[in-house]
Amino acid sequence: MEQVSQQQSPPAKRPTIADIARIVGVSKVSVSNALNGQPGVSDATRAKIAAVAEELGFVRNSAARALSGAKAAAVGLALCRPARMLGTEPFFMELIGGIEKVLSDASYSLALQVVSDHERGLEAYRRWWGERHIDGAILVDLRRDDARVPALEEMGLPTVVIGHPSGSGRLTPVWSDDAAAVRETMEYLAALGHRRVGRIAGLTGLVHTAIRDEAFAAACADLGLDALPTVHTDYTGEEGARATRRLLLSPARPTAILYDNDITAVAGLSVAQELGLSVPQDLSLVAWDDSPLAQVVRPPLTALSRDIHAYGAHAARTLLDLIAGRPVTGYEDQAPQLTPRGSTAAPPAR
Amino acid sequence: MEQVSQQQSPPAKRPTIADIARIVGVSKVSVSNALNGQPGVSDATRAKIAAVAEELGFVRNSAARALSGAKAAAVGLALCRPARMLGTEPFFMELIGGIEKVLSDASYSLALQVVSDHERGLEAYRRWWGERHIDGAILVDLRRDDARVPALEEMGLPTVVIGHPSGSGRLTPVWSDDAAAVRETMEYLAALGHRRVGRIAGLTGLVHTAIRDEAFAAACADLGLDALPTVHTDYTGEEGARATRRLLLSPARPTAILYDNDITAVAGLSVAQELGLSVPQDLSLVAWDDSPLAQVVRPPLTALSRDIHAYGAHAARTLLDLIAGRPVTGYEDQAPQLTPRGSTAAPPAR
DNA sequence: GATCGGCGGTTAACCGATTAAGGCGTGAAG
DNA sequence: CTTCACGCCTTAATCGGTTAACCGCCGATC
Repeated sequence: MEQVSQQQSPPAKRPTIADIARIVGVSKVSVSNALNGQPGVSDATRAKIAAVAEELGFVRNSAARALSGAKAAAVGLALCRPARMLGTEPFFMELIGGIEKVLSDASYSLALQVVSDHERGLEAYRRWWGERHIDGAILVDLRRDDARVPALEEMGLPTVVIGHPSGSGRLTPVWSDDAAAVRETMEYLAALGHRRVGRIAGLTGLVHTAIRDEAFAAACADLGLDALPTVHTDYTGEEGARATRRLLLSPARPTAILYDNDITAVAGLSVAQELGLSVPQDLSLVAWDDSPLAQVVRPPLTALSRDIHAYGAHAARTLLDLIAGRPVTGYEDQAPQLTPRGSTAAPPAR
Repeated sequence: MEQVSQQQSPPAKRPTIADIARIVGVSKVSVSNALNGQPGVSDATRAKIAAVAEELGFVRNSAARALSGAKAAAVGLALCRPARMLGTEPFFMELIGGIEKVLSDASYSLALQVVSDHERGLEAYRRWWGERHIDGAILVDLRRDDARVPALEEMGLPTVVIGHPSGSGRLTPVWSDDAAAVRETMEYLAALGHRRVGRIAGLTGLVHTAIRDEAFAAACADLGLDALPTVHTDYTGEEGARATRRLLLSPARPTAILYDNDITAVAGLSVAQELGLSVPQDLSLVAWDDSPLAQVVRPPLTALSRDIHAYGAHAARTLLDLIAGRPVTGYEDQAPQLTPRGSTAAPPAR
């Protein structure tokens, strides 16, 4: 605690294109053109410039470049998470990983801000865009009638929305067909013989929650299953446990439960075991989003898997297209795939 | 898939200080000074300028500001994770949350890049710093003889290292006393009556792994416990399960195991149950880093808890001090606290 | 032989903010 | 009555790169 760190000071003037120009004996503009692959520079000169730039360890000053009307080479992502939900979901780390991969290949960087609510998230986008800090944005946690959508539209900020087109307005959506995944799962459970299936869902306000809710109800109707009332949670283990307990202690106890994320599913598994129910003999469980977590518990959880990394990558790629002015349609990613594991089986004969 | 999103184009020229100056009838400099709280502007003028700026929705162009030698108002973090480890650890999301909180309160933003190895992480820092995109950096996953440390020192980039001072060179360290936590845990296990304790650790190259390894060996010696060879993993559930299986099937089976993260501990718990051992009667488990995950499994895991959010916040605060040129000492955070839960008990009488 | 069209460059102006240096009243001190 | 010090503001120059406009030269074309 005593040692004072003394970071050496010499801010060591960085070389600029003017330095390179002087050394090579040409004008700044030629250097700029050469370094940017613009025409109007002979190959010989170009090579000389490249060599000197390399030797000097030249790095473009992005501020100056941005000031001259060029791109900022960055995109923004404001993540709205109340503190306690942070870190509970592997989903976002993976999504960010996928986004980052594409961006860094294009030498773009990601400006990330974790905020407490959508209001402040919008502020972040507004500030970044106003400051010309970003060229585009990615919007997550899309809600119904999301106020951020019209706001971003009005700002003219190129934006990709991770969420269903029904809620993305004129912004570009990247989404997956959650309804199909729900249907597939329900058909699977029905085929196993289940007649009473419960659902423990995520936050009500989110678009994808609503879509899954609807698909669930529709599938129950189509397959002639008893539709238990869906229970909504905040994705935390505590609420997942509470909701599961409620469902399992109700008179019409379900023989299978579909969860909206892995954390609540794992919590539900513990609750079932506490109550003396064995999984999958007495109760089947299905988790949304596969993860190491879903695989290490006993029994391993049947899950709706999707390649989240690729999902993020698609979103980033779409955004880069949008920024570059290339014609962009929304992108529908692959629907989550049902991966049966040890947590699902036929219901107990009664 | 057919709908082509047509983000409205009018890039709508943003107001600049020149616009404000023209409207108010003063010079650009006065506007700049007024908006930055610099002296030399009368209160009346200042108020008028503020009003016009507000009305126009003026946002400072950070590129221009950065170009003029001011701060970039951003710090960089390059996260080195092989793709498959991404999202497995809640640790980083929480850490980032804490960092972000402090930064955004200071109107700083975080440039984040997820890279595959340290080499590319260093490249990111170099590019950001060269481009004047960041004012400082945070270094994580500190390794022994980490090549990034001398490189960053030489670059003169203000950097806070999250890791033990022994490996941070002249950069500023922010760390917690892992050795003390290991000691506390071992004393606790010894007091319960355990004599043979195993340890399933993280990556060998990391500084904190080495420190914990040493503390573990020292504690075993001091307390007269059998020192089983430490098994190193990559923090994934698979390796945690494999290592646990190996340990439990060895002739000198331990009665307690200390894990280096929560994922491996949960995997270990499943393995124990598979092998017919009940926890904590036959085997005690301790996880490093508390998390919702550690609490939802049955039995809930005894864990070494620390406030990761605060840890990140301290690092960010230290970095801001460093950037501002305030005298900075390293910061030693609170040591992880042992939180006993249901996964630890006295060993079986033999 | 005069004209046209590129190529390979150049100079000038500009992006939007900041810092440095200076000017002009006014009131107080000498 | 001068002189000095300030308060309030202005002009000029600068950061590092990009874009626009223009220029001389050489070979091909008519």
